Amino acid sequence: MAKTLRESGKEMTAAATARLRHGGLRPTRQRVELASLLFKSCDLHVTAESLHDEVTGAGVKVSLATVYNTLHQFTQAGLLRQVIVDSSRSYFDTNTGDHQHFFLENEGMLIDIPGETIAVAGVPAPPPGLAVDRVDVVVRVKRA
Amino acid sequence: MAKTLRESGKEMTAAATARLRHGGLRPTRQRVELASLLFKSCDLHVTAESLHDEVTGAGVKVSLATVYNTLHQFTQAGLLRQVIVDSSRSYFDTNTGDHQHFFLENEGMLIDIPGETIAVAGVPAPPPGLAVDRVDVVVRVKRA
DNA sequence: CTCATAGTTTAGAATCGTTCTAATCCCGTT
DNA sequence: AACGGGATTAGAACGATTCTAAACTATGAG
Repeated sequence: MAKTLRESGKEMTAAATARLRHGGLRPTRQRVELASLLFKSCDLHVTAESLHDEVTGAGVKVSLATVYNTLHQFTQAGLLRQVIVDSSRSYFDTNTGDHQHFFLENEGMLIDIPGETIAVAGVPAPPPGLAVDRVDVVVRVKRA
Repeated sequence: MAKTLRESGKEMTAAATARLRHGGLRPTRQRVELASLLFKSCDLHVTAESLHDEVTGAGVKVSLATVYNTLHQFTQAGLLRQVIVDSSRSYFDTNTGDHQHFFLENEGMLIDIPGETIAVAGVPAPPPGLAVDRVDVVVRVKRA
């Protein structure tokens, strides 16, 4: 029924707004709409372009510049995590917890690997004056 | 003495030429000069720009386009390995063996971690139809 | 409720690394 | 020395991203 739809839409909006406020970001129309799309499902991987296409396809009007701004702001607020697997595109992951990735080189697609799955041992101490920020593991896979 | 220098230069050129021939690449002036520079020392990390600057600074005339072409050809020939740690630049590593990297995010600099140092366990089977190409570990470090 | 203000959005220009194009050059063979 | 095909090059083109400056809007004060 229409009511249920409308209500779930409102809940999403409310949730998105709360998330934004928590991250210190003003809940503008654009940010709320992008957040709703992004956090609707878990483990979503987007590029600026793909997110812009998706949001535009949903009939929402947001400029590409705003998508870029928003992705960076969300990342800084800890709502997203940037994944570096391709030297020409930036990917953003809605899963900000400890986990790793498969990267399908043929398709330019990411698949999450849960955090406990892979164990990395023997990481040496970083050079003096530096601290480990993160240990990224990327399992690059190709057509067999 | 001048003789020693000249001789070592010749040796480098000869070594570079052999390396190129082995990789199925015609030893042109530019390729030999780039190879000499790259394989003079071990564990060198360059970007197209940095290599172009270095070779130009050494008084050698090579176009940026050729540096790009050469880096890709060397990579395809197995003489170099491309390292993806930054979404805006490509790095190339003269160490093509099994090893990992520290990436100093503040400086945009790479440091090799020998292959045996880090152990990665529990890499799951890739999705059907795909094969693991490589498992990359990047230890991202920042100013403490 | 209205206003002022500071933060946001936007179109379009600009930038950056990289690739492409088409003309010229040169390595290896004849 | 001449030839033929790969290699090099300058400059244009490209795609992703960032910048700019003007228009807009959320928010708190009055």
